[in-house]
Amino acid sequence: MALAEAILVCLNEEDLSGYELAKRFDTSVGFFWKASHQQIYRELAVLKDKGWVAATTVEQEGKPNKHLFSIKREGRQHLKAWAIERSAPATHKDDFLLKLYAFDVIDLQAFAQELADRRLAHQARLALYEKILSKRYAAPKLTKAQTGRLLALRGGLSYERHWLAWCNESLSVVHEQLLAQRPAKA
Amino acid sequence: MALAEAILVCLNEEDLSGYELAKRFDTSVGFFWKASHQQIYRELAVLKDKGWVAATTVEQEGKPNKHLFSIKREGRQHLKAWAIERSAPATHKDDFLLKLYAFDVIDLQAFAQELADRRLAHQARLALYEKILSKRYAAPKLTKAQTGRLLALRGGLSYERHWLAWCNESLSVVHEQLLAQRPAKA
DNA sequence: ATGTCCATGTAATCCGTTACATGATTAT
DNA sequence: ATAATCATGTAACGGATTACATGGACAT
Repeated sequence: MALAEAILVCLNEEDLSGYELAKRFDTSVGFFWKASHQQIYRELAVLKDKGWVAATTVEQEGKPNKHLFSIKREGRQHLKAWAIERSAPATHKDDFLLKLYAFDVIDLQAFAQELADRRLAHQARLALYEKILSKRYAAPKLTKAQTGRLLALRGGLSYERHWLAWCNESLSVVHEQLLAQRPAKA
Repeated sequence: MALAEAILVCLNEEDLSGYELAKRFDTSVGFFWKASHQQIYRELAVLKDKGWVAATTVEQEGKPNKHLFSIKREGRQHLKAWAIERSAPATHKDDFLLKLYAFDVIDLQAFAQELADRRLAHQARLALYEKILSKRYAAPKLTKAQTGRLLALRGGLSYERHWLAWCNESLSVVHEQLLAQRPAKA
């Protein structure tokens, strides 16, 4: 389990509230780790119990108060120790690709539609990553922390390009299949 | 949840025991869906209760008996209905990539080692997929079911190539960092 | 002797998802 | 008016992981 560590790496950058953390898990860190706000609030309580993070309440006007969390020395030590250990192999779970294994059973029209939507989603993600690349990593000299995040971003860019290309190829294959199924029906 | 469907697509191909299914989840289907034998045995019991699969006991000599499972008409109907619905977005979880977000805190030597191991793993996977491609999909005319699995395989090939390239690039960046950290220490 | 493969399961625990709950502010 | 954003949580449930348990066959 690495939810704890995913939270700690965020707090290592800057102090954040549970709500703000939840937003990070929709974008940056969320590329490798998904988590809902409920999970995050629960985990923050655990981390506080362990003494890895500290909490302070920030009073705000016109908005609810925030509980700001910051990483403690113990938390940083834990991160270091965790990073030395071998990571568990990545888990992939994708229902959509599973459908390819039942290709002779499924409705190809619906599949093609979903594939087209995925293509758009990968395109959008790719555009977002390219924007981040040009806005945040254009400087000639990067800090160590930035170097790490740039490597992650490059992984993301390459990942999106690969799936985008795959979607394009696969769409043409599926369309061929659809034509072959109903020859000259118009 | 798509463990049920992951099992059903396997049984749609051929009858299998829980043990044999578990092995599929280490290779073919396992590319999109990971599951342990414990999960599989439990889920098979549920599927049998629902009437989507049937079980028969096969007596064997010198080996324990098998419980062979086969998909029923109701199971195939369920697969069809499931495939029309939109899939949940894929979940990615990778502790290793998370480490990139704590690049200024972690031990780069250990990270480089792990990265090198990942490179080898991607290389091995790629070689495996290339072998499957040439052995099983060399025929000029493929069945519909084969076409689906070929698309999945192409996804896998492209995926491994992309991560392999990323590992190579990243290794050189990490090695540069290591040299910069200890300038002329030999 | 030691380990891996075949083959199946139970039990406990932990993690993740869904649903419920509140309430003010700001934008359309 | 309606919806989205900010901000926090609880409760119930369901899914996934880890540990435990068994036992013969076969290879090194």
